[in-house]
Formats: sequence, structure tokens, C-alpha cells
Amino acid sequence: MQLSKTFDYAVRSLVHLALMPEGQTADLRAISLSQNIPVSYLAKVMRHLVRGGLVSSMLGRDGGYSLRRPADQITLLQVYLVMEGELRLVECMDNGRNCVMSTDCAQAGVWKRLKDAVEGIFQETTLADLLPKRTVTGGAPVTINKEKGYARAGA
Amino acid sequence: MQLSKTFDYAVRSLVHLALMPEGQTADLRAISLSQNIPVSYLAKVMRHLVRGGLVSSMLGRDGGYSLRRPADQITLLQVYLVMEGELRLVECMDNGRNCVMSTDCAQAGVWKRLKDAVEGIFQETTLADLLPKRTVTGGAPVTINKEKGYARAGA
DNA sequence: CAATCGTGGAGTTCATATATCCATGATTGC
DNA sequence: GCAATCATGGATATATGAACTCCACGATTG
Repeated sequence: MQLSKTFDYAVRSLVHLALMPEGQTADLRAISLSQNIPVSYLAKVMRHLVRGGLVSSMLGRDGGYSLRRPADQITLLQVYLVMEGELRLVECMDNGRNCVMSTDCAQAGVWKRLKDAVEGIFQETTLADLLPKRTVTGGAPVTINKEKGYARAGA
Repeated sequence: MQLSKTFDYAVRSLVHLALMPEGQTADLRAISLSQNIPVSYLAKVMRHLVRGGLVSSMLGRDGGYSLRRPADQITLLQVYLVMEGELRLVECMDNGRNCVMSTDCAQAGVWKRLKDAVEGIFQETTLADLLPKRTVTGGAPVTINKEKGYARAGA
């Protein structure tokens, strides 16, 4: 009962893109550095997001990724579906049919409720809800994505 | 995002025990056969349940397992805790503290809500809710939680 | 043309869920 | 007491999939 690291990577990468100024892109290296994700693995994650229609990519110099839609129009459920496919909490409830053992599995009801609850939360949560809300004491809000469009890593 | 087979085994084994007539036990072989669980692995599952205080075991001839409490007083949350320990949806939210990357992770709120939702459902679901409700044609409905607090199995 | 991007897929590593085995001790019926 | 029948406990094996790496390739831009 645990969300995959891959899914977490996807969410954080999307958040990173959501923080980009209009028209600017972020490339693999930038996302990798700021989100602390192995760049070679991130490439695979981003491919999923591109194929899933959540992100667009640009090749060549100054290429990179950007969101296809505003952050508040991308739900966690969409991200999950793109990355992991249909939510399946128990093996036995594969492709719509119930457990092979009995036609009317008594557990099915609970797993269904569980699935609905999770999907409900995923559905009503958008990337916009995941953007860092800085309530810094006294200081001015931190400017993010200045200059080249992404935070520089310390090293 | 999937429940382990082991957890499923535990739940189904407990349901099997809940269906036993008062005073009767079920041994490894019986549970294994009826629930289609490898007997050698089931032994390990049952050990967890015994240690966790949900089930009592009897050695020797006519030994086996039985529930320590009525079915409607054993919640799925208790089963989960015994089998898997504290529910942890994302790796980064280990032992109460947040992700190492930022002190105020914006995602934390969502994962928390998700965890609460799942735990809520686990908390309010007891073994009694998982007993097969036979809507046999013509037959009288199975009496649940009467007498000793749980349903009798037909057999 | 050369540098800089993402693309694609094969392949590796690693963790852990799942499963197996066997020696041991407890209990009961005879 | 003796033998059969239980669960116990731990060591070990296998399977599975997540997580990660690598490299050759094509697209794009200055």
C-alpha cells in the first residue's frame, strides 16, 4: 500500500514545470537537479508524461518540457492514470471482474470503497494545490524561476 | 498503490475463522485449502496474527486457530497494523517527519488526506462486514452478530 | 556542421514480496 | 509412555517488479 517513487517523481516534475514562467521550458538536467531525481530515470518518466498528453517537449537547443495545460487543470488522477494505469488496489479485482474464487466476493465492496476514496482525492487535487505556498515571516516571497527559468543547484 | 497479497491472505484467513462454529478451530491445512493459500506461507501469516493478538492457536491434536474476539470487534486497520505496521503511503513521510528536501513540502497535505481516508475506511470496516451474505433464493438471511456476536457458517 | 536537446528500448541492479523447507516443541488420544 | 498431529521459528530460495543505467539515434538551432 504505497505510492511508487516513479509517481512521486512525476508529480514533482510537473510541479516544477508549473512553476516555470509563461513560455519557458525546463530541461531534464534542470528538473533532475532541483527535484533530486536521477536524470536517466527522469527521462523515462517525462516520456510517459509526454505520451500521456500532460506535457509537451521541444527538441534541439533550448529545448525542454512545459505543461500542456494550466496547473489547475491537471489532476493527480490524470497523472496517476498516465504513469500507472488504472488504479488497482488488489490483484484479484483485475479488469473489472471479481476474484476467480467466488462470484460474489464479500471483500469486493470494501476494496471498491477504498478505490473510490483514493480516486476521489486524486480527482479533486490539481497541480495548483501542490504549489509551494510561501508564508515567509516578514521577508518578501522568494522569487522562483528567475533568469534561466529554474533554480540552480548549489553545486 | 496496491495492497499486498499477504494482507489479503490475512483478511481471508480471518474471515474463514469468523465463519467457524463456536468453539471450533481451523488448522493450517483447512484454511489453506478453502482460501487457496500456500500452506507453508500461510503458517507465517498466521504467526503474525497470533503475535498480533487477533488469533489464538492451539497445539497438538485437533489444534488450530480461532479468533480472539468477535468478528465485529476486529477492524481492518488492526489487521493492517499487525501485518504491515504503520500505514505509509510515500517513502519520504517516514516516521512522522517530512521529506528531507524541504521543511514544508506542499505535497504532504495530500498524502495526509489520502492516508486519513484509507485509515478511516479500514477503521470502520470489521470482519463482520466481510462475511459472505448469502442471498440464497428462498433461504432465510444469515443472522449476523447474534448470540456470541458473529455469524455462524452454514457448514 | 556542431552542439544541444529529447527519444527509444535494451539491459542491469536491487529490494522485497512471496514461497519453501526442516528441525523443534507442545498437545492429545491411545 | 508412545505415536500422531499440531503450530513455531528461522534460514533459505525464488519471483517479481521497481528503480536505475546506457547508448545509439533523430530533431532542432545557431
